[in-house]
Amino acid sequence: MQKIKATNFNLKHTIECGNFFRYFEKSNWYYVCSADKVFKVQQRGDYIYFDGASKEFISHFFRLDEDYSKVIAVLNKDKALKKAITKYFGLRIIRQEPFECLVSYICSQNSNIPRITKNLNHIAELFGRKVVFDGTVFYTFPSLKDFDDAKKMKMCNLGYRYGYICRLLKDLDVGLLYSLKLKNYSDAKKYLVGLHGVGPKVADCVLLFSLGFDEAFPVDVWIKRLVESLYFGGKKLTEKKVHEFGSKRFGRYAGYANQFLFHSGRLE
DNA sequence: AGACAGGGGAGTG
DNA sequence: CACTCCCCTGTC
Repeated sequence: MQKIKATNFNLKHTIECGNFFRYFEKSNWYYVCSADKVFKVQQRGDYIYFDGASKEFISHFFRLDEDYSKVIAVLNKDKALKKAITKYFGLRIIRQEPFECLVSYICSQNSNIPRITKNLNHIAELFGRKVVFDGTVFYTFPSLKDFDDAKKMKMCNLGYRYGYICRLLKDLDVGLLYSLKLKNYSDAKKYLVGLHGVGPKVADCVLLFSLGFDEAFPVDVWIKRLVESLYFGGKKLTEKKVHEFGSKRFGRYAGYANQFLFHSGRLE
């Protein structure tokens, strides 16, 4: 087992904030599956203890390498956010693997967290690699080339998202997906929205959670309701207006603002 | 039992 | 833009 210093960090908020799906808790540990990795992690004070992954990976995954206080200093200027931040201080946006993240958020539409998790675990069991870790069986998330017979996915109860995922497996260029990191926000988003089954919300999620675009502001029904009630006195807005508002008001940290709002709203 | 909504998006008009 | 429908699951 190894440990790493993690100040201004809250593991529980970070893992459970609803944007990451493949984990579970067992005897004070979080067991985490992300792409081809399986590891466990727990927090004690200002340290994270972990096993199954390298120190570099853990630091990168949980974004321990970034200046969190700077983000908070900016967002604290907003009254509603300040309240959410006191409650969920230490929440960070995990750096997910882009392909798994894309599949996850295509599956997420018109669904809910328990079902999404079930879908993803099912896909992993069918196409991923079996790993025994700490005496427990896990399945890694498959990469694109591992989907030998996509029809097997019918078993995963994806509903109408099944068709989207099958199309994705045919159309997607993973190299191109990874290279979106190097493009600017609007070009990267344009590419993602061009994929069948990917709209503005899913695109923003992928950009924010896996491609390093902190300015992305995913607008789902929750964020829409929250923005309408907190900033517009309950007036109804279109998704587009909500997105414009978030981008303008929170700028390069819109993604973090989004997560604090979402997390505080979801648990109220 | 049966209706209904649940972290969207495609396809129309 | 606004509207309907898409599949499936859990909930009331």
